[in-house]
Amino acid sequence: MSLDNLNPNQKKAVEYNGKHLLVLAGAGTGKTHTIISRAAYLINNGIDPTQIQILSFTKKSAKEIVWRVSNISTNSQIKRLNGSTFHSWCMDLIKSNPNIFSHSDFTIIDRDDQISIFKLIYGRSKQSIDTVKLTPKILLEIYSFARNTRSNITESIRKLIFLGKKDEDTNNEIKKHLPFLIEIFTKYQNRKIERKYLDYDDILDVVATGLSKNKEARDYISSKYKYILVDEMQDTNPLQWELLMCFQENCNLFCVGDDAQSIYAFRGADFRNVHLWKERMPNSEVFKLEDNYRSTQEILDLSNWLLNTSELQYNKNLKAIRGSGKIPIIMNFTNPYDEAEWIVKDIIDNRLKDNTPYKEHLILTRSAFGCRNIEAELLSKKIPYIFFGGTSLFKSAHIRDVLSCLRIIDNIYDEIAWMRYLQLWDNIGDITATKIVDEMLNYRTLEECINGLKNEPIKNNNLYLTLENISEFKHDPAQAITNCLKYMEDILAKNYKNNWDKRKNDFTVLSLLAKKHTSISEFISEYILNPQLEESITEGGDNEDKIILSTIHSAKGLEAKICYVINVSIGVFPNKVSILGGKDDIEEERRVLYVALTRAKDELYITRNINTIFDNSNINLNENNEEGKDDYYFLSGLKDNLAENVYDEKTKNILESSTYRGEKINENIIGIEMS
DNA sequence: TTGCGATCCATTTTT
DNA sequence: TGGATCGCAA
Repeated sequence: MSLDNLNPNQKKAVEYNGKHLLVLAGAGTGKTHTIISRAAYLINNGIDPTQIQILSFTKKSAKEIVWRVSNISTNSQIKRLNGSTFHSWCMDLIKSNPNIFSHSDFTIIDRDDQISIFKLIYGRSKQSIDTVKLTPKILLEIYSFARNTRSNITESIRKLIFLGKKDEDTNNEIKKHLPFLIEIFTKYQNRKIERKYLDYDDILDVVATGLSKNKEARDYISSKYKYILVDEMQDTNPLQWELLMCFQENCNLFCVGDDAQSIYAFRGADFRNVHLWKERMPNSEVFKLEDNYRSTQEILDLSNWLLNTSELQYNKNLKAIRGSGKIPIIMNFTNPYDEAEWIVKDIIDNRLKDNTPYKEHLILTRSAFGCRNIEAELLSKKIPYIFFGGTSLFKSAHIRDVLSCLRIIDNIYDEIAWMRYLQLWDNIGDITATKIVDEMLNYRTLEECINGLKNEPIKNNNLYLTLENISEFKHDPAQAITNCLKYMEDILAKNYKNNWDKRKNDFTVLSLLAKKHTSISEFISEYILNPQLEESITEGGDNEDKIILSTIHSAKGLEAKICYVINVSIGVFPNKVSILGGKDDIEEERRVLYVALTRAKDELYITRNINTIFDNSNINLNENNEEGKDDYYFLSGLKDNLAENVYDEKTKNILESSTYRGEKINENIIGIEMS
C-alpha cells in the first residue's frame, strides 16, 4: 500500500507512533480514508490484524471500513481484521469470556421488547411528572439515558422532563416521584435477571463496568489488542468512554471525529469526549484535518460562518481543495407545496439539461415527516427515490406481530413474544394475555403449551393452529413466515383494516430475507442486532438511479453534487423544542444544520417557508439584527455575500404587501362605540 | 375487560 | 398522514 494519496496531515496521523491520538477531522476532510489508511498502515508494518479492533456505530460503516482496508492492503492476513459496532464487540467479549463475564445463554432484547416489559410492570397506572405523562416509552428513555450518560435517575428526569432546569421546585418535583420510578426500574431489572435478558445498554455496561472494576480482567482482555480505532468519536457517550478507558493502559487508541458534527446528545452522546480529549486522556495528542475535498469554497464559507456565529469555539475553518464554485442559494416559499414542487422540478430540469443523474441530488430534512410533501410530489411525478431515516420495516407493527409467533417457536419462555402474540386475537387484551402467559411459562415444551391453549376459552382456533403448524419449520424461517401468514392473515387483515393491502406486501420482503437463514433462531437473533434490511433490499435489487431523501441524522457520510436542505425556517432551525431546552440543545441544532450544509459538493440550496418567518416578525432575514433578536434563527444576520436570497412571485408579493410604510394607527378601540 | 371510534399530536435514532 | 392514546359502550 502506498500512502501517497494522503495529504501531509493525514499522513502524519496515519503514521502516528505516540500512544493515543484524536484526529479532529472536519466534514469532508477524509476522515474515513484516514482511519482506513491507519489500519492498513499498521498491518503492513507487521501488526497482527487480530490485535486491531475497529469500532464504529453502525454495522454498515464497520463493514465498509474493513472492506476498504482489504482493498488497499495486499497482506493476506487482512481477513482477520475485526471491525464491529460497540455493541457487537462487547457481545463477542461477553460470549467468548464466560469465565470473566458471568452471563451465558442470555437473550438480547431490543427497544420494543424493553417497552413491552415496562408495559407489563407499569400496568394501567397513570402518573405524570409535571405536564409529562409517564408512559412505558418515556420510562425507558429515562432509564436508558441515565445509563448511557452514567448518571442517575434524578439527572435523567431533569434532562428529559424538565429540560435541564435546576431550581428548587424542580428538585422537589423530582424527589416526589423518585420512589415510584425507582420501584419500576428495580422491577424491570429484576425481571431481566430472572429471564436472562440483556438490553442494548446492558451489553456495553456488563463489559465497561466489569472491566473497570477488575484490573486482572481488564489486563487480560486488553492485552489481546494493541490498537483500537474508533470512528465517529463525537457520537460516543460516557458509557462508551468508560469502556474505551479500560483499554487505555495497554492499547493505543486512535479516534477520529468532529465535534462540530456531534448531533446525538439526545441519546447520551457527549461531544466533550472529543472537546476535552487532551485533558481527559493521558498520553494523548490531537491532530486536525481541515482540507476539505468534498465541497466548493462557497459552501464551506457558509458552513464556517454558521459555526463562527456560535458562542462555542469550534475552531473550524474548512478550506476547499477544489476551489471556488457557485454561491449557495436560499429559496423562499409561502408554503411547503410550492417548495416541494420547485425542488422536484429543479431536479428534473437538471437531469434533462445537464444529465445530472437523480442520485446526485440529496434532499435533507430535519424531521422524517417534514418531507411528506416532497415524497408526495415525487410519487405523483413517478420519480424514483430512496428514503433514509425514520422507522425501519422491522419495527412496524405487523412485522413484529408475525415475528412474535416465530419467537415463541424459538423460545417458549419468551413472555414478551407471548404477550404480543396473544393480544393479536379477538377477546384477548392485556389482562387475559397475562393470565395465559403465566400458565404458559409453567410448561416445558411447545406441545404442552399448545395443549394448554386448547383448553383456554379461545374464540379463534387459529391461535394455536398457527403455532402447531409453524413448529415444523424451525429450520425454514421463510416457510414459517409464509405459513404464519396463512393462518394469521384474517386476523391481521382485521387488525390493520385501513391499510392491510400495503402492509401485506412487506411479508414478501420479510420471507425473502429469512431465506438467507437456516433456522428461526438464527434469523431472529440476527434481526434483533441488525434490523437494517432496507440496505439489503436496495443492495440486492434495483441499482437504479434514485433521488436520495434523508433525515439529516441519517445523512452522515452521505454527499451529493446538488443538495437541498429543506424547510430551514424559523422554529425549525433551531427547532422549537430545542429552544425550550436551552443553550446546549440549540447548539446541537446548529451542528445538525452544519452537517446538512457540508453534504453538498457543487450546489447548495436552502429552502424555507417565509410564513413562519413572519410569524416571528422581529427577526430580519438579511441584515444584522439588534443584539439579542437573532438568537432563535440561525440564518438571521446572514450577509448577501455568503448566500443569495431568491424569492418566487408569491413570496415577492407577500414581502411587498407586508411592508407597511404608512403611519401607525393609534386607535385602540375595536367594536361599536359606546355612548 | 375488551374493542371501537374519536381525538390529538407530532424532533432527531443506533444498537 | 399515521400513530398512539383516551373515553365510553358493550
